[in-house]
Amino acid sequence: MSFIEKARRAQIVECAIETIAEVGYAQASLGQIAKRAKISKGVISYHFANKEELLEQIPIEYYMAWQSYIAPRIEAQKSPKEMLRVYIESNLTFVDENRKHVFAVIETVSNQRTADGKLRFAADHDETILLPIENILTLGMQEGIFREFTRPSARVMALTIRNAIDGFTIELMRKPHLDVQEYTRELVTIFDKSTKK
Amino acid sequence: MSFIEKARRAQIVECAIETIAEVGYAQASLGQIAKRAKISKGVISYHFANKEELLEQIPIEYYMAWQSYIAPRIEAQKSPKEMLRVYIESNLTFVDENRKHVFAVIETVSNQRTADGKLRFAADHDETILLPIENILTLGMQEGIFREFTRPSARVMALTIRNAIDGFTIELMRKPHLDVQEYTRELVTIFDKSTKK
DNA sequence: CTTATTTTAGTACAGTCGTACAAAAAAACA
DNA sequence: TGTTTTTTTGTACGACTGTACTAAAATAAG
Repeated sequence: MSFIEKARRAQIVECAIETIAEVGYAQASLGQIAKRAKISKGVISYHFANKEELLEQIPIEYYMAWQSYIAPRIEAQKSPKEMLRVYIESNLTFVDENRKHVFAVIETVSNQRTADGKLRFAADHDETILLPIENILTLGMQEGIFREFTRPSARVMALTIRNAIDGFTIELMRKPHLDVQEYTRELVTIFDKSTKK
Repeated sequence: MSFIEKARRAQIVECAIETIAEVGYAQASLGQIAKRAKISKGVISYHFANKEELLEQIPIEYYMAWQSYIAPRIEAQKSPKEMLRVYIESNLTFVDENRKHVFAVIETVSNQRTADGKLRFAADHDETILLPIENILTLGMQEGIFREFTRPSARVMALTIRNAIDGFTIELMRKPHLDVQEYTRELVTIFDKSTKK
């Protein structure tokens, strides 16, 4: 892949993100995206096989950036309690610093569907996103720091934590001047208390 | 409004719900909805001013049914702790018994936009949905049963509870055989612990 | 039964969509 | 430099959208 190819693809994906963040997934047409990038629609077709391939890049790019931001911060912690705190804190910070992108990911993941109408990214969600949280919970339980979790109840806990983070994103779009620090502190408190023995 | 008018509108709204639940908001065209109802597109135009008015009915209908289901159950409780438990329990039961409708509401509320691209139902969400939870929290704090909440931290708590319920809905669509009872029990535990002193 | 009203089906239309494609422009290479 | 390859533009096309509208059908009223 040439330099120009990479740069163009990056630019187009960036404009797709901005477009989705602004007008929503349903209204984000190739025409809209091209206009924002100040290029012809044909350029998008030239660099991407189709619209689907373009929109796929948004979650893919995001997951990579997300992982390389979150993972080392968690690994730097010793106790599961601290891991959970850092997981929440670093997620909210990451969201705060990548507002448009994260919002575009949520829009894409919850809207993009395959030809038969099923949600495209529904399956990936579990293993990629939920597993790390479940691992922290299991670890904390084994060390006797967290309360007892069955496999299903750890899953509910993980889902609830994840929903809280995604919900924060949507709230942040609605209220851009939200006090992120305060929100973070409160979420840490909530899930600290709810995992305690 | 005549009898036929009411029946037709109800039928069309019902088919709109089913269509959205099945193929998603973006793909739910009037043609699709009409086909499902086995009527001509023209009938929809006759009974509804436009597509927007039709899709509005989905959240409106839902909020009314939701309120008349939830409110009396909460009012029947004495302590805030019980109120919170019943709020969670009755919400999950309501979702479980109205899967398609609730999912269609989430799709509609998080996708329907005004002409200028802004989310249509973003504003309503707060007052209608969040306030009852905030009231329970405030009550519990005043009675000394719950821990201290500032106004913003009570709001985060309310949002987190609400996100947990909405997230449960989406999980239920992904995994229709989910153990609802177990999920409910775990959510009650989580928020019981996290509101305790 | 006749007439008026409500409701339905079917079609037409203007607009937007994603994609395909030909020609022009730019860049890379010799 | 001239030649080839890569990239961009602009347009055209078929498919699909929501809405408008006409004529037919069904129902209600007199």
